[in-house]
Amino acid sequence: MKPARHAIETGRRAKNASASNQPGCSDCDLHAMCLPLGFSEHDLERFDALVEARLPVPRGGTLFRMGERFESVFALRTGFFKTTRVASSDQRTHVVGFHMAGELLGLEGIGNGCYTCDALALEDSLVCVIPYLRLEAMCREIGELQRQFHKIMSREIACNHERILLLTRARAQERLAAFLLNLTRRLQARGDSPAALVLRMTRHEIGTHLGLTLETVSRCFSRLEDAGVLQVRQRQIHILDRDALQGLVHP
Amino acid sequence: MKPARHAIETGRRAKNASASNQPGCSDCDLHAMCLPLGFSEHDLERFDALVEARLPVPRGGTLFRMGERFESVFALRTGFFKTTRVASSDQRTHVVGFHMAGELLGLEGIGNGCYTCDALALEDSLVCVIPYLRLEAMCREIGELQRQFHKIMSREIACNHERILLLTRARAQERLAAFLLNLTRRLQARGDSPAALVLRMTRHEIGTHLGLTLETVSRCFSRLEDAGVLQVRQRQIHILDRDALQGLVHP
DNA sequence: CGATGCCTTGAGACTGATCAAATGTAGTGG
DNA sequence: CCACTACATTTGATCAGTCTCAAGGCATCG
Repeated sequence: MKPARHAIETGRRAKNASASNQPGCSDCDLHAMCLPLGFSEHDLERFDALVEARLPVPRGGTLFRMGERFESVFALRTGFFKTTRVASSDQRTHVVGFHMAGELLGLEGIGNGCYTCDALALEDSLVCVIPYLRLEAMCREIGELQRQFHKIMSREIACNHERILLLTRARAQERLAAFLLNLTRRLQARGDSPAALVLRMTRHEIGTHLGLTLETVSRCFSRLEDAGVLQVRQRQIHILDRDALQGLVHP
Repeated sequence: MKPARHAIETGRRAKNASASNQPGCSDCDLHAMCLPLGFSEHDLERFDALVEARLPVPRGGTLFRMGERFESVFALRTGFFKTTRVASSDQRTHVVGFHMAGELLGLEGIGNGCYTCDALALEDSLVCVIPYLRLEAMCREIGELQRQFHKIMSREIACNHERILLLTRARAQERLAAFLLNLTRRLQARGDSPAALVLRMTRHEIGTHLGLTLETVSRCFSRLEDAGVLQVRQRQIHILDRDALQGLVHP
């Protein structure tokens, strides 16, 4: 088991990143969804001290890799990530999840002491490094933090159940519709338009995420465009008829 | 949101079940996988007091239902459960997971304050009811408990990732092979034979769990029997060639 | 012994995978 | 700025795996 190297190999310097010119949690507008939700000013300051570094990860850079020793969880401050795993059977890389600002990465590493997937930046990102041992200790001191941490882990489980349900029951078009709705819903919670989005990932990445081939994904996009539900121009997607899209998921 | 009623509606009496004649955690041989893993004698006693009831749930009984208010997590002491959800699209019930002794149920309820699936006993079971608020408080006092709780949540996430991977990449036969290997591995950890098992669930339940129809499940069983990998007699399964089964998952 | 639910097996339909080719886009270096 | 390359996307034709529908066999339980 190799030690975690964060994004160092990508040419970034983790330590420098924690320099004092970095803005802390108080300046971050992600309170509403991140770990320090509903904190008092005082607790926020304590939590702020817990964050080891604000680590920039360039597009294509790696945050952690499967098998590395687990030491920290990561809060995504800005940017966009994918987590991937190589399937033991076909040796192909599958996308486990896509992650955006305010979300926590690396939680699945706590159980076995090592990360079980790779985390790759799909655009230039800024990540808050939260050493797990310190987080654990602070959870014992700040009840709000403990509660919020448990909620986040629990929601992760519930979301995975949703995805499993989608994969076991839904046809290609329904999967893609649900994927787009999920994505826009999360983006909307961050202030983006619910009707327009720019995909950060390729058709192939969407495909492995949904259990489809890239050709099928492309065809579904085309079909939804023909039906007047979407406007598709490469990765620029406009949702013209959100109700229709929703209807594909709940017929 | 209705209040949780545990298995009361099935004709059981939750409160009686907590009578003093019930054996505590000290007598339970599931330490090795349950919450109080590696506890000192003293901590074990404290944790024991936290368990509100040892609740019997008869076969077919309900432990909790989707939408009920979340109040407790449940440790399965003996027996076998399935958790299910009704897919919003096709209105059909899908099996989210199967659960056996030593496993925790209800974790996905923490995030939103209500359970997000139904939990049904597939055989007569005994369940330890652990009120979440008290668990939270005790996690702040017993570091070992906190760590173990986080590990269990984290493993749940990692296991779900495994399943998602299986559903996105694998063909029917591979899914069934992986399912059987997973089941026997978990049973083996509890002292059962790795070569023989009695399925607690129907072909249809396996099917919805794996994203297949019951006919496909049945055909896969037959094919694996013809290939000399399994011996199948209704729900009695003998694994004749474990390597071959493993080979289907890692070709 | 009949009834019920569970399981097996077969035939045909359909979805999505695979293979193949053309087009589009971005990045590179002359 | 353009030619060139690598990669991403679209679209078509064919094929395989799984679903659906249907029928019959097999256990269990009253």
